[in-house]
Amino acid sequence: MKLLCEKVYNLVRQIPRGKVMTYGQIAEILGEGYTARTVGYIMKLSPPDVPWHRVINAKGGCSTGKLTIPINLQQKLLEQEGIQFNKKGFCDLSKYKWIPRRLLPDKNSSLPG
DNA sequence: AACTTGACGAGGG
DNA sequence: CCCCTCGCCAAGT
Repeated sequence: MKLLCEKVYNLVRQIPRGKVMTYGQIAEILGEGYTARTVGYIMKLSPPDVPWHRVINAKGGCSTGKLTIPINLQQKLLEQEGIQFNKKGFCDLSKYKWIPRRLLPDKNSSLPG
């Protein structure tokens, strides 16, 4: 269902540079019958217009499953945006996980220190 | 229609 | 922290 994809693509395109989102969060935001699995599935269908590389798993790492794409590619793309990864291949979601304005409270949201 | 797979997530040992 | 299991929805066979 491409219409389902557009909801995901439309949201992923909102992700600013230097930030990332998780499959579960995207699914959580869209809600209407989406799950992390479904989002991930749709991500692999994402057109070049979609910054798919800004979508990672809840562990802050690039799963990319089975060498569907060159490993390091997603991680490198994110590093080029200023995101720092551990030697284990994980980034701090509490610092890089982006949240859509529409979900933010009236005031600026403060991250848990 | 039923079974199996998949770029995921949360819980238990 | 690492490994395994169950749940979720969609697509392919």
